[in-house]
Amino acid sequence: MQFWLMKSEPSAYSIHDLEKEGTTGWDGIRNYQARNIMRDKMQIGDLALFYHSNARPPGIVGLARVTKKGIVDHTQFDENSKYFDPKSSPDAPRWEMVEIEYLETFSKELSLKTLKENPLFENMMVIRKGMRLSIQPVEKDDFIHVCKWVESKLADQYLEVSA
DNA sequence: GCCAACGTTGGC
DNA sequence: GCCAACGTTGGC
Repeated sequence: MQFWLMKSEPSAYSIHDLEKEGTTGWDGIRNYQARNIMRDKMQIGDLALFYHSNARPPGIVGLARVTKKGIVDHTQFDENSKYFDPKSSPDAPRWEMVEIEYLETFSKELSLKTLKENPLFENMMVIRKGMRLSIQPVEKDDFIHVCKWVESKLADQYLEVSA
């Protein structure tokens, strides 16, 4: 099992939207590095920290799990979508995505400020200057640190399954 | 809304 | 294949 951090602007799609929907295709990713992670690295059952970017405050707010992979992101063909990509074609889709499932909204939000201040999180990619990759790998130890800090109610049982 | 830090594009 | 120009991200 692997661990990830996935960023979303809450004004576009928040953890509460995911809670309402249950599952969602992680569409709109137009960065090759992030796409490659979804395409080549993520596996069904992987756990992801849900991060609110461009928020007040920005930070980790919840937990999700990868439920499907290898899905074509159809917004790339939709001329009315802000994610439309004129260079992609249905024959050779450029953008693919995973589907994630809602697991939990943490009762405590772990803000970026705290992530930066607490040495427990000093190894995490998200606090690095200039880091804007919207899907990032997270080390298992760091994942556990985060889940403990936010007093996650569900992380333990999913970690047990993988052990 | 600003703007620094990145990533992508396209001319050459 | 370089790199300037442009576009985007995302904290502040």
